Formats: sequence, structure tokens, C-alpha cells
Amino acid sequence: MSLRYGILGLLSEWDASGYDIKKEFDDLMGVFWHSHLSQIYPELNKLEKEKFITSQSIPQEGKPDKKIYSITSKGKEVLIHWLLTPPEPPKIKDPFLMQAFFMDHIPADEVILKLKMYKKGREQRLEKIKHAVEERFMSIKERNVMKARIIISAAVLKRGIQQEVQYINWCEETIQLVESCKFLWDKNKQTEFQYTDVSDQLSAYFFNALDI
Amino acid sequence: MSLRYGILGLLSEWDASGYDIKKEFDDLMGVFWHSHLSQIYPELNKLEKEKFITSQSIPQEGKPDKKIYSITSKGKEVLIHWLLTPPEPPKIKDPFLMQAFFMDHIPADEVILKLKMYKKGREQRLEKIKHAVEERFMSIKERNVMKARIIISAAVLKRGIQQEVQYINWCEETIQLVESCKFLWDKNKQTEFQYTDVSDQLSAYFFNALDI
DNA sequence: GCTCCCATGTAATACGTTACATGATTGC
DNA sequence: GCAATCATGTAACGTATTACATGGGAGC
Repeated sequence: MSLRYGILGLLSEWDASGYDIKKEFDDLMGVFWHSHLSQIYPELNKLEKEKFITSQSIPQEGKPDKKIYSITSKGKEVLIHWLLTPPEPPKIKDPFLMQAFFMDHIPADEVILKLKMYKKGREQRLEKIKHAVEERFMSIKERNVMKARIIISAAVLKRGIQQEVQYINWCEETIQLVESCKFLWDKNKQTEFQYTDVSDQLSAYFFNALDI
Repeated sequence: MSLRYGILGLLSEWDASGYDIKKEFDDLMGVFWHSHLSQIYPELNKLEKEKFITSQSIPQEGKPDKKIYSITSKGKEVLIHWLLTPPEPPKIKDPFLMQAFFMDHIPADEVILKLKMYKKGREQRLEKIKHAVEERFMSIKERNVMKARIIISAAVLKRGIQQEVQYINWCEETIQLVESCKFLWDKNKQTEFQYTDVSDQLSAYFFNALDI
């Protein structure tokens, strides 16, 4: 139920087409939401029927008309109303962590490989976000203006970057942990290890993170 | 498509009923997945039809029969196959960050209030997770055994705790940022502020997080 | 020649959530 | 008395993803 408000929020800043909106979702807004064109187009039609947005068609050569949407005052009202209501609780779904949780079933080297590959993916994502954020702030610095909009969006983008950085750090730490505990995966002597056999590695790993 | 593997993974550790599985999802596995009973029960039936799990009904008084599921060797095979395939990319949806991104539309005091309320929710969640993790590790320490299973699940749970801690920190920092930049939300003199008017606050906020 | 970008959308399917249905037991 | 826990499930609805449909222009 939040997609529509993401669209309204975006249109509260600038007029845009469905295609433009999708690019924003892939780009900066990607740190907190994602969506497909086949979901955005129907949602835009609904929002227009409900009079929260209006559109004007701009004819183009060789392409379908470009439909530029603008937010209405009614649309701004519902946006602000939504901003003041408590957010839906986050619905955590992290397929990689789910796999990781059960990786005692695959060899330690495979575990390390998977962690390294996943880390790489996260690093690429981080670079992409950093690049987008830098571009945004360059143009803001040039225009030499400052608004609440800029501060609050910067805060959200910082959170996105932080998340990536910390996921990458976790991958690194966990690679080291698994490397130092490889023997536990060894099928031949898997039977009886004691807690104290790895308590040093465990406490190093958890140091400064938990207090168990 | 990952729910089924979460169920299989869980059943690779111990036999369980749908109700038990739901509790695990709410509890420890909650750091990376969540699901409803009305989704778990049909999935269990599907998995049984596909011969990945088997069940035995245990009659009870005053309650419906308890159906205890066990994983089959075929089920273990598909679990391991899944563990070796690349995970689906995470589908980020964070309704609170989406709201935050557009909070220049509501008064600064409301923004601070929302951040404080959200922070509180995260703190409660953190306490719940910490509690569950501590319980788990107590019983492991008592039994004085160590397996790959324990190490790898600990790593995932650490990630869950980290995430909460860092979200809470971000809330705090952002509350301070908004407090020190309140004047930007002031509707009367919203017109013309310069980048340099807040560059100190911004660089303090971004210090050690970004290098822009 | 092939892929990517632009630009719109529909249809079919898959996945997820809320509401409905039943009912005994335990604790506040 | 009321809510929570145990225990199973179905039905209706909502959201999200993939596949299908069209087609010109740019760059390799």
C-alpha cells in the first residue's frame, strides 16, 4: 500500500512520467523501495481516477505519447496524511541470510565462496548508490541552495549507504569466522566438539556486537 | 519461492508442526524472514505431495490432531541444491524510510516525533531478538557441544542484532540532525537558505559514513 | 545483426495478508 | 469475562513478478 505514496511523494517534487518514476525507484529511491513498470503504470491510472494526480500527453515521434503526471492538491493532502500515520512494520525477507542460516549443510569452502560472491554483489550496489548520491549532491552544491528536502533525503540515503557498508563488513567478519572454524564442517570428525573449542573465535567475532 | 526452503531447513534440524514452524519464524528466523500460518499450512501440504516431507498425526484432546512433519532424503537434496544456487536479490521495502524521505512536507517537530517513535519500536524488537539469542546460547553452553550449525546460525543472528542496533543509531543521529536544522522547515523563511548555512551540520552528520 | 534505451500498457501467474471457521485450556 | 496459547485449515482479496505485445532510434 506504500507504492502509491512513493509515487505521490516523487510527484510532489517534480512532474514525471511512469518511465521517469521507474528510474527514480531504481536509482535513489532504490535504497528503500523497488517496483516494476507493470505495477507503476496501473497504479498511475488508479491515482488519476481518484483525482490525486493529473496527466498531460506529450506527442512524440516514433514513440508512444509521453504521459507527464502532476500531483493535485487532493493528492498532496493524502500524501501528508500518510506521512503522519504510523508506517507499516517492515517485512523482512532476506533470501541470502536465510541460505546462510542453513549453510552448515554445505562444505565450508562453499560457504566461504558464497559469502565472497554475495559480498561482491553488495559492493557493486554500494558503488552504484554512492555514485548516484554524489551526483545529486554535486548539483545541489552548485546551485548553492538548502532546503529541508535536501537534509531529510540525505539522511535516508546515508542510511542506505550505511546498510551496504555494514553488510559488507559482516560478510568479511563471517568469512574469517568460518575460516577459523572450518574443522567443524569436517564430516569425518564432526561428532564431538566442545563449546570451549571455539569460544575464543566466538568471543572475538561477537566482541563489541553482543554481550552474551 | 524461499519460504519452502526455510521450512525444509528448519525440518532438517528437528521435526515440527506448522504451528511450531510459525513460532520459529516469529522468533529466531524473524531476523531474515516472516510468514503467516495461512501460508505455512498450504506450503506444508504442497511439500508433502511433492514427497519432500512426511507427516504423522498425533491425536490430542480438545485440539485438532497435531501434524508433525519430517524431512525426507529427497527433501534434503532439494534443500542442499537450493543452498548452492545464488540467492534471489533482496527486495528492499522499507515503509518507514519511504516516509522519512518525504518528511520535508510535515513540521520538524512531527519528524522528530516520528523518528523517536520508530526508534522505540526498533529498540523493542532488538530486546526481543537479544532475549531469544541469549536463551539459545545458554542452552548450547550448558550442553557444551559445538557444531557448524551453531556457528553459522550465530553469525546470522549477529547480523540481525547489528541491523537493529545500527537502525537505532541512525534514528538518534537523524533526530539530532533535524533538531539542528529545524529552521529549514520554518514555512515563513523557507525561501532562501544557502548550502553553507548547514554545511557544518551536514559534514558532522556524514562524518565517517560517506566521503563526499 | 544485436542489444540497450525510450515509452506505453495488458494478462497470467505467483506470492502474501486478512478475514473467516472451530474450539478447548490457561492465566489475568 | 477477556485475552492469549494451542492447533488446524479455507476463502477472498491485494500485491508483485514474469511474460506478452509494439516499435522506433542509437550505438557496437
